[in-house]
Amino acid sequence: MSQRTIGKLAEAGGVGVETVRYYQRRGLLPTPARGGGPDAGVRRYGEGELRRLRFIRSAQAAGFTLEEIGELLELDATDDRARARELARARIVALDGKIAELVQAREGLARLARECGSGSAGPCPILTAFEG
Amino acid sequence: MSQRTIGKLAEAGGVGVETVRYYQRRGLLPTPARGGGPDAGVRRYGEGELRRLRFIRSAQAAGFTLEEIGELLELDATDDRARARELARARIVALDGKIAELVQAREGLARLARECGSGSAGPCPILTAFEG
DNA sequence: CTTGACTCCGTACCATGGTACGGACCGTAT
DNA sequence: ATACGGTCCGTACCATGGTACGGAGTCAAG
Repeated sequence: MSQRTIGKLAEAGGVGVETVRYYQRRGLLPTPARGGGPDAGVRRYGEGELRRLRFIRSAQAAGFTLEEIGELLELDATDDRARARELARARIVALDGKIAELVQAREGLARLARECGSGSAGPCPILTAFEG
Repeated sequence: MSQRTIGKLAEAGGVGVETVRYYQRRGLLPTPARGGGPDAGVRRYGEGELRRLRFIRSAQAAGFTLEEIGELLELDATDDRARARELARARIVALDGKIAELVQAREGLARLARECGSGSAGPCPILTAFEG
């Protein structure tokens, strides 16, 4: 039995209700049928939807776009391993580049904070912070 | 003497001409006066502008928004060290969080690529890739 | 059986960071 | 001197990922 309302689903997934609806419009989350009989009118969501929602957030954090996430969800349904590996590997490469970039940026900023310290002499190297 | 045209400046900075103009509209880059006399009509750009443009790109890579970059450029002009350090430190903290997140995402993807390998038995753990 | 919170749905709007278009003008090589 | 590419400028449009609004229906508690 599906038990959550959309509000509870959103809360459990750490997003807003409008975001859940947006994902439904994008086809990333299903829109379950409205309850029939005594429970008419309101849609209910279970564990499957929540796992899916959490996956979307994590995949986004990994740098996948919503469109790519849609493809990943498709692949999960069709069990297309080759394509899944391909996407994962490409993302790992991109991620490695991004991580290196951020680490380098971090160093530039650390240098800036250091050389721009209260007791420092020279000019505050803002413009040149990222040149080393 | 300023020698580059906008096209050369953009090329040297690794961006498109339209992007340079956009930065000018945002107030991140100056719009030099058009050349007078024999060189009338076209604006020329020198090393200062190129350094500024490169700074914008690097700061962007560090996760600063264009608005924050505008503030940094202001700080550079007014030599407001306290504020500059504050921004740099805040960004370092954000960067550390982001780097950790990406590293974790990378691990999830590596696991996915591994367990979804051609010779693997179980199901391709796409949906659960990020749950470890 | 009313009140207040929540759901449903369509449509509109938003922020960020650009990208494209089009017509006039400039400048260098042929 | 004329053609071809680059510049100038305003304005419009775009992609991504949401966020807001408004009116109607629903539901659980008091």
